[in-house]
Amino acid sequence: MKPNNKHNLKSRFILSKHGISRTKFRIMLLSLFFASKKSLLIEDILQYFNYSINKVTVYRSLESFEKKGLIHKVPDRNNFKRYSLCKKEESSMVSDTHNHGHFICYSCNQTFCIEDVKSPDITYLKGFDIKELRLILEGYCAECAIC
Amino acid sequence: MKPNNKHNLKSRFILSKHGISRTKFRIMLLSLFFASKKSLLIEDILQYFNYSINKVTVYRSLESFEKKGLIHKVPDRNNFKRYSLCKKEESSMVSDTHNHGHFICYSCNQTFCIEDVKSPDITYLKGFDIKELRLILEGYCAECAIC
DNA sequence: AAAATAAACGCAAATAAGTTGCGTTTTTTT
DNA sequence: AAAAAAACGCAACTTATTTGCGTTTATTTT
Repeated sequence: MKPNNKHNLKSRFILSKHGISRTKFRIMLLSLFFASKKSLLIEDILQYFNYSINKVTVYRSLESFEKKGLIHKVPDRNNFKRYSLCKKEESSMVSDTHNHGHFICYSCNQTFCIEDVKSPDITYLKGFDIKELRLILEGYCAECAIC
Repeated sequence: MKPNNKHNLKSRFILSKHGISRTKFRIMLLSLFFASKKSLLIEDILQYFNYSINKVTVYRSLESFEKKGLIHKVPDRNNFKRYSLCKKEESSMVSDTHNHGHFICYSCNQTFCIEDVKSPDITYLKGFDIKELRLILEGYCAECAIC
């Protein structure tokens, strides 16, 4: 799905709200995330913009979005960094503890956020101070599982 | 803890069992994993061997160990690849579904395997075919939490 | 145990991902 | 509209990982 005007307006609004400059590129990039449910690789993004945008710019934009809690970095099974829109646009990454999970579809790369994942209740983790939890599920999403 | 003779013998046995050549280096490397509960970075390993071993060799050995299910690759929060001994020496990676978790201590890097992690029971994952689960917990282990 | 075969090693070089510095352009603030 | 701040693009750099290939070491076969 291509970004439409609604995505564009939303992006402008969100960028302002988070104090990120509304450059043409950043608006389009955030719109792309809104339009696509997929998690994106740097490469996907470069391709989408027909390599007309410098990759440094992409890296810096993603970094900025991530710092403001708009997107998440999700390493996939090949340890590639995928970037995925946060379901709830988070206030900021300031909070110390992240309990975030993601499902990535092998086939279509659609990525689903899983909020508030609980740590498994393991005896030998008693006394542990768990600061961060990352859960990554991979497989086939409902649609792709049928095929 | 430094590898001792017991680790050495165990390594030799395990390597044979999995059809991996028992070279001096591979025996020492696997022994290192047995002696250390920490997960190791490539850099840790190079350092341990005083950079006397070629890093390509390290990469290839780890790859081989991983293929045979002796160790796991655990990406930490900086997306660095850490290698961690499997708790149960697994028969092989042939099995299609991995449900593996790890806890990595921020402070001492000790790494704990968490076996058979269950997928959270999320409604919108109904119909999903989950093939792979990775859970990474980070924080302070019981010992380091006290300090 | 020696010869043949296969696996592992080391070196050099290639590829790829991500980062940094800096001068220029665009956006935001005043 | 001017000044300040943020974002951009380019070139170059660093770091991680991979590949090819000739040599060495381990394993299998005779």
